[in-house]
Amino acid sequence: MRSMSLDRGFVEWQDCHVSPGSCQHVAVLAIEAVVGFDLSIPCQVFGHRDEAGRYRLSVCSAGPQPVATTTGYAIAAPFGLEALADADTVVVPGYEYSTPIAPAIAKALAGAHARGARMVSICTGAFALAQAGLLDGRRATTHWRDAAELAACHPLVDVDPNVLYVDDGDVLTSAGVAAGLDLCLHLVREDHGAEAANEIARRMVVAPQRAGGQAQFVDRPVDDGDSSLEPTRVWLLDRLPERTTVAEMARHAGYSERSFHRRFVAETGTSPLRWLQTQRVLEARRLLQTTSLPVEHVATLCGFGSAAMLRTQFGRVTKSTPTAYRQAWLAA
DNA sequence: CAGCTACCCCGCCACT
DNA sequence: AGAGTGGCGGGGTAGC
Repeated sequence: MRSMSLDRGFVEWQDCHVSPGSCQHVAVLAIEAVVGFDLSIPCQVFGHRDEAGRYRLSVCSAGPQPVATTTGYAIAAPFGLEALADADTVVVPGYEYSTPIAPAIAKALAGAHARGARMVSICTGAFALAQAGLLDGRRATTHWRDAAELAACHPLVDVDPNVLYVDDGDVLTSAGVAAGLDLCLHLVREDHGAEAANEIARRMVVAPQRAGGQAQFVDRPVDDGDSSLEPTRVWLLDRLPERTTVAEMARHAGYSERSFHRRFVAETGTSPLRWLQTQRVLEARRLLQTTSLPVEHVATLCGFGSAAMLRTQFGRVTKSTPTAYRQAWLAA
């Protein structure tokens, strides 16, 4: 820890709340001209005092001097690059990437990954991971506005501009600003289960789960009052076990099937049935984690006609099987 | 795994 | 004219 006068209050706060033993070390790396909003996301998710038993957060930067943000203020990171050396997870928030990152930063990132750390980027933070060579041959995403540039600068990266985030195992990238929050909640869900992620989402007053595969573009803001299909989605979640047809959804929403479908895609980036199936899988994951119900029973409770259906859909969303998922979860 | 049916998805286009 | 709407058709997929 640096002995900077600025960080004294912060140090005391952290020292009080670090719990020994099982908690995971998350290092957030602020690169010069960091996006303040992006930086605050992992801090708010992992660094909140409620998470002290699960995560230990270190905000770090390459040099001792304050790091400028893109929004008119600077931040003083209490740690240096050495924090990456024992981090379990490294998060790189977005930054102004027109200046290449220092070789020392690239080396620290590559080193952390080689050591087995989980590498995460938010927004244009992907450019730092790419420059460190961590995205070569992998699928990744970034802010839609910068996706073409990422692909052009790093031809070996398979850039997908159409998703909120990409989970490629030990390397995870997310799209612009708010998608970083979805990814952070995804990490908590992986580490500590759906209940823990939902709890944090509640604390932050955001939607608990937006699956990574959904589109970055949302034609129509979801919060535009009375024309939103949100009530219909809530209605669907309330009756997840039922088999609801798109015609019934359209009736509930007060639209023709065709218009309902169009509006649904515009709001969520995915079609009604695909969205519903994804929600069913998410509920199945929650039940697999929090109960010991047989897979057959879980399938019924989530609205799948059979365990075989559950397996198919489960594989589509999570690239895993229900039993393997539960076992991996219990073993963790 | 094959075959069946019902339903979904979405381009097209006419209508408001 | 332009934007939103909704019926239609048929290839695709889910679900049994």
